[in-house]
Amino acid sequence: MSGGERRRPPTIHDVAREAGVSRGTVSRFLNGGHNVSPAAADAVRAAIRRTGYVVNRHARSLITGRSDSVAFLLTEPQEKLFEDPNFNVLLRGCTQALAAHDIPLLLMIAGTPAERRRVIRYVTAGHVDGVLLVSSHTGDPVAEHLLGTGIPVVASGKPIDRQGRTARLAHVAADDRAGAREMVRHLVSTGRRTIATVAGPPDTPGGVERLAGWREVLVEAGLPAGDELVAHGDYSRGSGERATAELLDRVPDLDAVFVASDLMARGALAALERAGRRVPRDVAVGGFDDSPAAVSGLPELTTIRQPWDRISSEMVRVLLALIGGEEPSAVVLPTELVVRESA
Amino acid sequence: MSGGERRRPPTIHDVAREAGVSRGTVSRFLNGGHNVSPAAADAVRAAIRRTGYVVNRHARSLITGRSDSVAFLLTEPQEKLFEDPNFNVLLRGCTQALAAHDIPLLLMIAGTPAERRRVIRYVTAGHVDGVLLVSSHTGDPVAEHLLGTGIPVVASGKPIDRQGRTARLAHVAADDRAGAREMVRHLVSTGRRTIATVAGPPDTPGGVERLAGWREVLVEAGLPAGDELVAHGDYSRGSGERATAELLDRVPDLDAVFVASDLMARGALAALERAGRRVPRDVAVGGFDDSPAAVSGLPELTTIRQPWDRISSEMVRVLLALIGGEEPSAVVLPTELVVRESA
DNA sequence: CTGAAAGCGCTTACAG
DNA sequence: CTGAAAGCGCTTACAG
Repeated sequence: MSGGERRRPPTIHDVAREAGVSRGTVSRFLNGGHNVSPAAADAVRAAIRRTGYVVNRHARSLITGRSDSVAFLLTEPQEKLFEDPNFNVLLRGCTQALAAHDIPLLLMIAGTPAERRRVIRYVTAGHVDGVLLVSSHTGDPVAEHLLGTGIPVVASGKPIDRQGRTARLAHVAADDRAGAREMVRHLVSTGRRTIATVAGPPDTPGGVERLAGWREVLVEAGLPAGDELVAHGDYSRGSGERATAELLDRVPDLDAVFVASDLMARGALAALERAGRRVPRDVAVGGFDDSPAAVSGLPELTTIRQPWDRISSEMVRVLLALIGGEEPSAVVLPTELVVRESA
Repeated sequence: MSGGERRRPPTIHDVAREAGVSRGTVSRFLNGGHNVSPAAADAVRAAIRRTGYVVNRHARSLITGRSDSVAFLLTEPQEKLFEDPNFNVLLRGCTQALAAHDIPLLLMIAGTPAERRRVIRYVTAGHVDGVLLVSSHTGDPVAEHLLGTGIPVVASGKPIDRQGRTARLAHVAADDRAGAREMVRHLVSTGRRTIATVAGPPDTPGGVERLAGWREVLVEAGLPAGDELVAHGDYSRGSGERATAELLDRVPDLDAVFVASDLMARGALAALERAGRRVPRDVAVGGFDDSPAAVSGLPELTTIRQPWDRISSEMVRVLLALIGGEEPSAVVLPTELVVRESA
């Protein structure tokens, strides 16, 4: 039982001989079965089973010009990947959605300039058929370069328009503004009156849209929505803690905080605890994402669920459509309020 | 500035014509430059720059039989990927170590039987040159199958020998036992006398070795090391909380807990807080991993650092050596005690 | 050190 | 519906 010798794998030629047909017929069978008689198809099927034939993707790609693979490209600084659980959920979802089409996912990281160059060279050389682009910040140099090459790209999150260049980028995103509105409405409906917010970075769609949703609802409700109620974080836990401490300083009588991500909300809880405020009794905290961080400690977070499963499957669907020649499209997915303990 | 038309990319033929040499010479230049005169090399270099030539990997692979790509294969149930930050660190490290060799990493998940079949078919078809295998549990059906095919495989973590089949699996691991010993010695040296442990699953190397290290040091120190001081978790946060509550029930006067992972240690801290024990004053808590979970809350964890950067780079090094025809090897890397607040 | 040639395994018009 | 043939872009003995 050595198993160590790897003999030459069967080729289409072996299958053709075994099935008593030509190689062209085998190939046609493999590529949809058009113009193959039922009898020939049966013979080929049996021959494939007997020989254990598996297509040589390199030979196929050489002639079709397609690679039948897709890149999952991360352009955030690397630490993000580890602090933000959303990346993981997206990565798993995309891997599995692609696997269903038998398309492997190539993970690429372009955090440094050297990595960026390498990735651009690789992608523009046609080594992948398309790119799933994950970066929340605008003005991404890789994104802009890729757009110029004509290679199919789908971004996660709505790209911020910068001189009109990223406007035609296909993307899939949750409805940030509607989600923020729903959370703030929830806070208002439970009697909160001084509702501050820890917003995300102003160069990210989440940073802009969730803040806008917060403001809209407060204005509609006739509640204060001034800038003293706004502090910014960078989606990290620590930044949520700092921003919340700042808010407590400025507005000691706040009775709720809408935090633009669950991870930052974890930091907000720490700041509130340190300040002796009980959650939710003294201060209600609403998060965003419904990431693992939402339930990684106590109290469990009331939050807005982003439909990550659907986001990843839609990204894959849109990318495959682009590769198939369709026009770029934008998909906006609804969010959902999840009420737990913190608000 | 349309950029959308993707013209036929330059081939080796274009480069040869441009450089005034034959295609064979260009190819030799590309593959190490042996038997290429300095003058010819210069001409080819210039021609490559002018034409923007990038090798067509499919054509190359078709003839070399290598794919110049590697799979990162996750055989844990998928949730693990998201709860355990170590996977992420490993994934990033491997991606970047491979990128330095211009080898793309294919992410594959084999959690369900259907996914397992797909992955095995893909890998054994020769679509990757080797596999980085990440699974902490023994008796992994994919691992056993892969071993039989002769494809190069490197595992992360020491595989538990099961009927001698996985013994010859190349692997890279931290020194679990030595790390556990160091942590328990630290607890003893700071005056702790009733030191319980939350161990990992007994079918994982970490579950076995860290428990053994705990016991060895206590026996050497003449301290209690009975089974009532041992509870098991599954590396998840919740399991650490449950196991610690169980320990507090059985041994109310314990003054330290060595927890076999940081994530479980976070759960342990929650259980201790709920029981009204202060950390580290009443009970010291030592973790393992030095993962992001170690500093994701308060108190920050005293823990054992696994050298993830080196683990990933060694995994890649060993895999490339295997692909190059060398024999399987095992690498054991030292750990390091990191003292923070919890012990 | 160099070129001409064979061939890797597949797909796709083309002619029947 | 089917087969024979060309050709995708590259590497590698081979002969010089």
